[in-house]
Amino acid sequence: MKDLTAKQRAIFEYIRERVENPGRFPSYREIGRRFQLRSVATVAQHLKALEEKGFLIRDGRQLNVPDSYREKKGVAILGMVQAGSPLAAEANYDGELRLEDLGSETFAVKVQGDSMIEAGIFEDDFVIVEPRETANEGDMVVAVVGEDQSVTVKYFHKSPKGVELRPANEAYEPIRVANDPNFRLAGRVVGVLRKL
Amino acid sequence: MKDLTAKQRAIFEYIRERVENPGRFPSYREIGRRFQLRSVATVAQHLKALEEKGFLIRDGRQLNVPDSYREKKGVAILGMVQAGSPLAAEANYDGELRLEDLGSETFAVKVQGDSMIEAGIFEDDFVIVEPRETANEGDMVVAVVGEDQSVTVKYFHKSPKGVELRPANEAYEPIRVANDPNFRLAGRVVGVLRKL
DNA sequence: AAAGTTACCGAACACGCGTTCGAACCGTCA
DNA sequence: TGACGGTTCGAACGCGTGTTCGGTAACTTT
Repeated sequence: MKDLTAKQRAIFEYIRERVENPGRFPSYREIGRRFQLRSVATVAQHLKALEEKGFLIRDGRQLNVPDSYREKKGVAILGMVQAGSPLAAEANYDGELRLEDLGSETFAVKVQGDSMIEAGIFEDDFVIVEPRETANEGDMVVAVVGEDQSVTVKYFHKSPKGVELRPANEAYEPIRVANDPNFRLAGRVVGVLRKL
Repeated sequence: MKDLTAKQRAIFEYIRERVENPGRFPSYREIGRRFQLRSVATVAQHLKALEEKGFLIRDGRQLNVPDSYREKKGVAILGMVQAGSPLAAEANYDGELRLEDLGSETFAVKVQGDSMIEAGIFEDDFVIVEPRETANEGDMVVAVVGEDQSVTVKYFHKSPKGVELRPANEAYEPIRVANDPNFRLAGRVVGVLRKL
């Protein structure tokens, strides 16, 4: 963020704030009121300068703040490095965690039992599931099985005898679903979330 | 959602869609165009009906869709029940997972190493951290230690000799930070997220 | 048969919007 | 000294906005 005059910077900051909350670009007259400018032409001039310097872009008829200047939402990911504090500097900014990156169909299931404990999934964890009717060998899936239509999280494996759902816990046996008319894949597990 | 005529329902659905995306209330004339209404008075009439029936509310001069009719964002949590499919019915809707519920200061750190493996935290998992300078006995924390300011995830314990950071892995020794001038708590771990 | 509801129309209104023009003032740089 | 850029002004424009009025028509309820 360079090459801006003090006034232009102030106006840009105001706009950025207003675009995030309540979510729309302020009108020329609103901006004018905020900075005691009696003429909309003055505002227009400032906005033109901001546009020319790349701090605003025009989508058709509508001015907007470019994504690169938008405030970040979600949770920042700071790389875990061996030396130096990753917490002080923004230099370690390493992306962002967003649930919105997931498809809108995605859902979460709270885990009961310990059948996937060796995969690091414990009781009361949430598994994040992307709906799918098929799976690849070795995928972790959520499936509906049995007469009571119960739902389980398991590893998906194909075998000559049919589909096998393997737990990640030696204390449990794999489930073979060769002849289960109720068997249905609910989706593929794409993430695990644990709240502490 | 009752007491609406077919036309009113259609218009309301259109409005709800437009409010979510691109994020603003459509103009009377836009609504008119969508439904081939040549007079804005017709639109005004429908909107007045929707307002009277409580499907729209007025914030000052601006019409809005009440929160109760807004579409849910984030990831739906479906309860994991033993019988019955929780995936078919919305009856099992059990809340929502949102990263936005976390404070704006919250950040995430990607885990390196296996020192917390017995707590179900593996390499490349993300721990979600709420910044804090203090912790309670037994909390899982992110701390900065040692001359190289390295960052670790550990359990926090107080002892007569000072603070002890315990790993969840028998292969590692606890770290005692009685006389470490570099020791600093970065925050408390409030969640774990694993992307598969 | 009268009253009410739902649905639509055209027209007009006052207002806020973004845009543009001409004009001014004050610095700095050449 | 003159040119230039930043900053401000007032005025006007054409357009889209929400609101309102008066009127028509089909259908249901009373």
